[in-house]
Amino acid sequence: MEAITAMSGKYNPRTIEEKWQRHWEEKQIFKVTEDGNKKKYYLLEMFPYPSGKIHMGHVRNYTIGDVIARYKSMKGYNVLHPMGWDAFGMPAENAAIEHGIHPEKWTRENIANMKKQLKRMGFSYDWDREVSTCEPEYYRWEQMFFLWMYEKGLAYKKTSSVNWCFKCKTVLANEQVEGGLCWRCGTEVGEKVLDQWFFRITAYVEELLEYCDKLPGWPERVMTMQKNWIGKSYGCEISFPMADSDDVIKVFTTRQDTIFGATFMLIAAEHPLVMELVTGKPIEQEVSAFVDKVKRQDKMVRTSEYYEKEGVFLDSYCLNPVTDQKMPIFAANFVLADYGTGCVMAVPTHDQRDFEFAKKYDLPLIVVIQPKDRPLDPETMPEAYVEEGILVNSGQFNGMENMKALDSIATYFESIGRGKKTIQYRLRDWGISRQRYWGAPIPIINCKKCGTVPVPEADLPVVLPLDVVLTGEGGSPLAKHPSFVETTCPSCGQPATRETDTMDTFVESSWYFDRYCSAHHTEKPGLDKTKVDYWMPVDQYIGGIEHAIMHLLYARFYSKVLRDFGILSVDEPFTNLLTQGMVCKESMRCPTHGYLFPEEVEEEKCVHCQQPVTIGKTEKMSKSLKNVVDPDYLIRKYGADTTRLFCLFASPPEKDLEWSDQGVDGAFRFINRTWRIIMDYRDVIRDVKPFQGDAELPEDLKNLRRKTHQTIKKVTSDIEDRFHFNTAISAVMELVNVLYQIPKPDKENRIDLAVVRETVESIILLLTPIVPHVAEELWKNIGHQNTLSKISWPTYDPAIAAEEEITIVIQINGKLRSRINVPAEEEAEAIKNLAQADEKIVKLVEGKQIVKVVYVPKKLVNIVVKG
RNA sequence: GCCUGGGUGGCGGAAUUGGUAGACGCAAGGGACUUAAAAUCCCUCGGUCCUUGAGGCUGUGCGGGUUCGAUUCCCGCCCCAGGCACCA
Repeated sequence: MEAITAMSGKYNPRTIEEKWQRHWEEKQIFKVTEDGNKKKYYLLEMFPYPSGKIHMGHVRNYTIGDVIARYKSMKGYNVLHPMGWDAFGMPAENAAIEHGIHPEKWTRENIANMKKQLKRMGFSYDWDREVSTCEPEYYRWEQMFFLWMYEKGLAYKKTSSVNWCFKCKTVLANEQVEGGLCWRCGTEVGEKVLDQWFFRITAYVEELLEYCDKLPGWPERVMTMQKNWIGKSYGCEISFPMADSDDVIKVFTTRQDTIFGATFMLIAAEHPLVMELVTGKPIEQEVSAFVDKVKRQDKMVRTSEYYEKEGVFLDSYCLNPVTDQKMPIFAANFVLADYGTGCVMAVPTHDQRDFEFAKKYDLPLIVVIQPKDRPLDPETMPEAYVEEGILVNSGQFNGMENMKALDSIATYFESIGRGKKTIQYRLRDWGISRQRYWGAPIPIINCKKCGTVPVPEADLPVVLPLDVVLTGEGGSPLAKHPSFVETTCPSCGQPATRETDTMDTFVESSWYFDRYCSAHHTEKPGLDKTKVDYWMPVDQYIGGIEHAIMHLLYARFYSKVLRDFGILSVDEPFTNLLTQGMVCKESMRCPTHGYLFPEEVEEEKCVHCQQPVTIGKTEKMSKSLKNVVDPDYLIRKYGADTTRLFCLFASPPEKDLEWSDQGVDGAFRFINRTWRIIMDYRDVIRDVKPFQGDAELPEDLKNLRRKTHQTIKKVTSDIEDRFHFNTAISAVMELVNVLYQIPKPDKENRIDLAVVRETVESIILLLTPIVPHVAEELWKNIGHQNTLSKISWPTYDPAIAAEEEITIVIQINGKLRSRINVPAEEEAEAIKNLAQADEKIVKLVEGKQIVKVVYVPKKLVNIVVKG
């Protein structure tokens, strides 16, 4: 095989790639163990859901990770780079329902195929640490953690609602609700209240928030999103006395400055207080019908700005605690029961939703905030005034700026005993119950006598039974599996039933990175502390921006829980985070055949009917739009190195990547171009050592040498400081271009060839993390015996990289007018004088007054003139 | 709707801390090589105007502002994307 390559001299990616992949695997190059003598580096990419095939999003994510892993390894770190499978989840169940394949079989086959694809990409994983979350060896520990959380009150049960399809008699995920209708049967979706399990993430809310400012390695925007998601607000809990009893209605508000303008009270329709207030009254029927109607509405829709605000009067009144005015109480569709107290004071003049509601039901308006520039008239105002202003009609607070009065008003409520300052969070506890089959069973037994009883640790794992039939109808499949459900109570020994809910798959992805550190540990607690302490925390985590909030917040929470169990020693799991953008492509659509795959289009015509196709806008690659590119096809046509190179070159990691077929050709061409010039030099530089010392060189070789050192500098900082592989690659492209420019030195000119050798070796080493297969092959071809994987990253000499002459731009009033070349170390005064003496500048400045001369070191001179 | 980002040539992108806008690549055009084509190698390439020059003007979604100087900072607007608690 080598003979063929050598003879034809042609770049043959397939042969080279398969050869080196075999080599890496046989020599176990990427296997790692804990080594106290080396600095560890834990590089983690978000593990994939085994959907069947890897897609370009995976290829991009894992290529970015692989470059960093290989780079750090060349820098001398002991690099842990694992891979596994987020193997539980809904698509497996959907496949079972639609195609009759068992989720386990489907998942295993998908894993096998995707693993093959990942290996073919040449990623440097330590496959010995592979983890698959659907295996009992994995989820048994998760079940144990659940029991420990239950014991500490961190896992608890409460009622909450789910999307419910009355026809299929099953719970639907948000994704399975399309425009308020069930995606399978098309009937209207409603809500159903169930007893469900929750993790008390709110117990850690302050720490989760606090650490948002202690993670400098995370992108600012992710931290901002998490902070906003947690949503800490300082407000006030105010008690509104009922008009005709001693009861009070408590509301939470951050707008206590508007209290004097509160003219009515709103309660979430599904709040239990609603029916309490109307029981026995003539309007009970009417209210009950309204509540049922609201419960059937989608929460997102009914709280949206444009949705009709609706309510029903509850024939009850409370009193405004500062004005003692009677406030009618309504149940409303746009108030949510699970935020705050589920009751809100309505201030129609300064809240748009309340304003619309007041207009519809003819309720009073009192202006309490006046803008500085115009008076507000409650009779004529067309909408609520929500800006800042001066308080009016507000008793002793009149004349204060509303934002500045917030604290005084809260203090006043505390002093009169009708309220208190409170802290409110938007974050809610994490609902982990799923009425689904393909997930980790919750290890709980329900006993008629003893109630909720945890499964004893010794009985773990509660194994998910495999003999089930999935239909997509009639609720949880586990509930219909008698031998799973029927058990005995561990407490009293009487017949009892198992919990049939399974856990949210976000639970598995909240600790898989801990498991990788000791992937096959069979002793309690499933994690080998010495190993976990060596590797954790993850030094660099890489994944899609779409996980910026939920997955990352859950994983942070779970880590803190495990820390408090004494299993982990870190406060935060991920020191540095890189969130990559999505892979996008334009979609193509045929009027008859709908969306088309790229291979169904030839010369902008549909291959089925020859009609011209419509080119749609560029969107995230997805199966439904069929705007996907199959990585297998790319590997077959161009090889893994080209695929990797293109993904990195097309855009920086944090930005979306727009797919372009021509760009792939360009990447392939660059590898070929590099291959050709190095192979062309191979024989003459084979036994030459890279240039060293300070022998005087001819101009073009001196330039080549400078460019080489500049390139090492640029590529190193592009990778090290900001993971901008696109600019790193373009720097290497420039170096290759310069190498093409110089006349080929004579065979006997060993000094000039030594410079070429230094350049060639640098090119290969700089490209190693990016296109590792072709780099290995070229390295070998220029006469090296050792595999590249163990070679150090190249270093540069700042003295050689330094330019001797620099270009100074000359501007007049900020406009580019001329440029001059000066020695790099020229004095500022001398440069300013040279600039003003420049022929073109003299002409342009003539007859004008020079106001000042700005000099930006090593960049430009700006002459400011008047007249 | 709310939260968070983004918008630069025909296209992907570059400009790292307010200092030469368009690096590098793609596409396009031209040349060399070839019987020819492909491949390869070399050159040109934001728009516009004229007096064709080492030329002028203009140009980073739109409208303002700050500054000697703004793709970069500030204010307002438009458009696109991600997330919104059961897709992962």
